[in-house]
Amino acid sequence: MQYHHGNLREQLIFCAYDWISTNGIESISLRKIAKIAKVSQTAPYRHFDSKEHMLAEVATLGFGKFSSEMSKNKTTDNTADDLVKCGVTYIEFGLANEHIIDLMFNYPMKKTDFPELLAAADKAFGMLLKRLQHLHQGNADSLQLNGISMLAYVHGLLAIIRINQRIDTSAQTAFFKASSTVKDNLEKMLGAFVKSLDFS
Amino acid sequence: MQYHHGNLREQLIFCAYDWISTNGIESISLRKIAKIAKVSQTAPYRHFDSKEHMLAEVATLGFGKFSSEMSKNKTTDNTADDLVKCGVTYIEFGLANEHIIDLMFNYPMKKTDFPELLAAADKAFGMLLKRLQHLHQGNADSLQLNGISMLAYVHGLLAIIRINQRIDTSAQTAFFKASSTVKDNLEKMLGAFVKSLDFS
DNA sequence: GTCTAAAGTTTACACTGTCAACTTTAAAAT
DNA sequence: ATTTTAAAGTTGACAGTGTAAACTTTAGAC
Repeated sequence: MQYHHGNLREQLIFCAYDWISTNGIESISLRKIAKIAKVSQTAPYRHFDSKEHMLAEVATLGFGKFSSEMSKNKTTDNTADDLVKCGVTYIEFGLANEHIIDLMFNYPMKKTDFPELLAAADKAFGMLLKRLQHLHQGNADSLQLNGISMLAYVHGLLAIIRINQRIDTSAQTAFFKASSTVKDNLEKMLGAFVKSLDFS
Repeated sequence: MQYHHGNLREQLIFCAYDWISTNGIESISLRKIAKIAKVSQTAPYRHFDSKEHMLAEVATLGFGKFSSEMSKNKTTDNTADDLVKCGVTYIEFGLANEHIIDLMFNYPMKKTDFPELLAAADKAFGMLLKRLQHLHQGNADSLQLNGISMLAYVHGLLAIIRINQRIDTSAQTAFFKASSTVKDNLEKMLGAFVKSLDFS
């Protein structure tokens, strides 16, 4: 009943983040989030131009958490291993935050319309690139290409693991049976992949 | 005005496919599709349990077209090359049918609830696996693993290319500038990847 | 020629994003 | 201290959505 909430904007973002984390993007609605924040259904429009603008902020928050998770991987003297660890972190974050990852990567937002989101995504990508750079002595083009390649592989592995999880319990391959196995296999696969990169 | 349309079910699927192809999944609604098919808004419910059930049929159709595109790649005596071509086909199909691919891979459908869809997806995956098998002499586990690996890489490349397309026109890397370059680069990257697979 | 079930229809409901118009209130201007 | 104003809330409305219920048409089985 009180006007002037104080920091409604942030609270809405957090509420939306929580909702999406536990319920997925499908079922979210501005009205529900507003109700959870104990505010009228159109109050969010004082802070966001549209639902999409609010979701962009949530996605930005997601990239923030992702980056901070990524930055826990200290760089060691084994640069190839560092890179593998980053890849594993990427996939583990994705598996632990499925709905947020959906929002971050699969929700059809024109990122150029949301500069903050774009910057947050770039920062996360940059952390992978930095690790690559340590391995790298060649020209800039091959670095870019290897960055794309690595990112694609990691991103794809996450997607395939998730698709497989959704599909099956009986005919599941050895790869997906135990979560410990998943991590072991991932490290092996990523390790081989990094070794195969050409830095000339 | 005529009752008993004849084959409304199929026509609805085709209408929905067309709509999604050109307008994306976001903007689709059962009512619009019904209107295009010149039928009342609830007529689709005589043929589908829900919107999701109809979309599952559309996705199944998508996997069908995908498989038929894939099967145009004849097997030659260069098995590694065959595999690369399949990968390129995958990515090219994805780039030419972005919205349908979204539906096929990113739309949150529990595929186990739609056996036909699951079968169609399995068939498409099987075509990659078959090519892999030609390269392969080791045990079944390593085949599975390499299949997942290859699929992940290809799927990831498609995703990253699309994300990059959405983001930028100015700071685009050399990789994404000309479409001819994209294909050249893809073949190189996939070739190197296939070579790096371990079939022991 | 009647019956029935499949395949249409209309009507209705709850929910959605978002607009317009109104109200409250903290702080700036006088 | 009082007035003004703009930010941040409110209510009410509208068109569009998925879908349930009840009704109607009609092709084919008996």
